[in-house]
Amino acid sequence: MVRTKAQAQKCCTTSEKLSLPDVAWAEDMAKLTWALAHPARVRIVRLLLNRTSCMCGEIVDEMPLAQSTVSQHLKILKETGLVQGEISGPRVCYCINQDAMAKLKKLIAEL
Amino acid sequence: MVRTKAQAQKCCTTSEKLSLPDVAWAEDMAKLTWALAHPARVRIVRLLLNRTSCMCGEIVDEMPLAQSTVSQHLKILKETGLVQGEISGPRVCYCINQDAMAKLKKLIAEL
DNA sequence: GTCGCGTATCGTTAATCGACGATAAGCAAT
DNA sequence: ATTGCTTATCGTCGATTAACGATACGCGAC
Repeated sequence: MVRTKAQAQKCCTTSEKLSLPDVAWAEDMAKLTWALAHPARVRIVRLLLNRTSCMCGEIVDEMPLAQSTVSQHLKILKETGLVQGEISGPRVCYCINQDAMAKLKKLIAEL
Repeated sequence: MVRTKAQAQKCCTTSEKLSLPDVAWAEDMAKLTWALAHPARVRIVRLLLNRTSCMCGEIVDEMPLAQSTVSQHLKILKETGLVQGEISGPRVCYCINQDAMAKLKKLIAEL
């Protein structure tokens, strides 16, 4: 069923252009917000922000989740760029990618 | 396998308290960000923000999705509180819940 | 009342997520 | 090279998501 698009008759008289924001922009935003769309990931990010620099697998100790699960969440956070991991000896130090954080905050703030 | 928690030996000498943020807070944040964790929902919110007040099913026309799918996304946005819908005659006018928006922005900004 | 329009819900399907245990991989120290 | 510790990956499973068409619901107009 194809709607005619003329029948609009807006309920509110504002008629600004319905300029659809870039699809790419929406996907960008969605990817970043999705990174935070799980309590465990929020807690991880919060944890990393609390420490000035990086940290290792203490995250696992602080979370009621299996090590493999935490690792998966960290992977997601890395993929979205919010978090970086540096190998230091046998351990891995994670830290927030401030640039990505800034980008996220900017995107949200400018909503 | 229980990790001993004493073996820490932090890679970075910062040792601020690992005060775990409220679980409730994390869930709050996750719920709000999750609402935006899909390109379609981001676009809908953007659309609603562009118009000063509310709007109806023109959303469907602007999206490459079936009416029922859009309706589902709107339902999600309503459930998270980001969007409100008022019935006006046979149509429904949606508008951004500015309070929820403000809360989201605040949460992100204070990250 | 009935019709038409706009929206919501239902039922289904395929895909993805989140969790876990088990196992592999990487590195330091012995 | 082997051991021990830390982290990543694999494979699996149940739950959830996202999408759709079909259908039901609500309301105004006739």
